[in-house]
Amino acid sequence: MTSIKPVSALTEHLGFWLRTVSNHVSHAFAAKVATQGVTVAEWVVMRSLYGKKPMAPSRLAAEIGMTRGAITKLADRLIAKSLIVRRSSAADARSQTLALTKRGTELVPKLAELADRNDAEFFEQLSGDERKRLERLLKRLVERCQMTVVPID
Amino acid sequence: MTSIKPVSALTEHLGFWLRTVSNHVSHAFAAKVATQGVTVAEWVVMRSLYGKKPMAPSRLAAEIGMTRGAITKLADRLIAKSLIVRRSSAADARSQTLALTKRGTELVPKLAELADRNDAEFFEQLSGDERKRLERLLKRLVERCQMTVVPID
DNA sequence: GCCAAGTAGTTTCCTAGTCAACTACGGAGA
DNA sequence: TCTCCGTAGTTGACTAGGAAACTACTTGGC
Repeated sequence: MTSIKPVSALTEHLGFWLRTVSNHVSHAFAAKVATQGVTVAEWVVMRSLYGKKPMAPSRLAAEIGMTRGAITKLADRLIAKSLIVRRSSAADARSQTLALTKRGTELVPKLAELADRNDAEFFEQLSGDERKRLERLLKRLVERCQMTVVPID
Repeated sequence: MTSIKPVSALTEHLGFWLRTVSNHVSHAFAAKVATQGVTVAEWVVMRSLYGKKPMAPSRLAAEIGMTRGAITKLADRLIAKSLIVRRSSAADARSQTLALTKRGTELVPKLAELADRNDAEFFEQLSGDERKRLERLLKRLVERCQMTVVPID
């Protein structure tokens, strides 16, 4: 018989609680943006393009921490929905730029509103003071652990 | 020309920072358990079976917040690695149980050790006091928002 | 005892990523 | 100028999960 050593429970790790909360918040947000026909990753891309000059897919990939392959497919989907356009560069035939369409540009504020509401929905369970503290702790971890890149999944 | 209204940045939401930290911690953990040939989801299943009586897949699904379909496939993978066994119930031909094999049982403490180390690696960036505070804030959110289920993805 | 409804698990189709191979282009050196 | 290397983007194979249809079995009502 194999002996059962006492090992730490899943719930003894801070990472567990972090993941629990993060997933709930993200799922709720995913459901909200889904009503506008977009995914969270698509929102991140759109927000990243908003109010900026047309941007190379590879730059976008680096900024939001996805592979170039993923950006190709994500861009295809957004183009299919007429939310962005892809243009190839005149100067360098290898490279392209992505930019929001009028429709895409108009959608961003609506999605931002949903993001605001989602955040409020969860974090208004905390006092203003607690929210500040949570933010400070999270940002401290980001800084000290050098978590540089925007999270998608 | 479509006007560019000022909208909130991605980084203005607490959910964003939560997701950033959570994803980094989870990815680092995924890399660690990958050295032992398992995924995070597989670890969660194995830990859930550890030190318990054989358990029905559907029960497991409920506990860890996955669909039954996902558990079927996950169990198939763990069986292929000889880490769990599937047995059909004598009493009810519809139902089965999953249980760790000897090898699976022996692997759990190793994985738990990796989980401990992963948590330490990140959260030792905070003081003991800060860790306590973070934990309290997260658990408060879990409670108030009724986040009942173990997170996987 | 039989049928209807419900339950357990599986399967299929779909989505959305990764990774790595591939194509096409540009640029620098012999 | 040609060649070789690096870079931009695409593609295909693969992974992991969800949703819902499907199969097989049980059970409760008549």
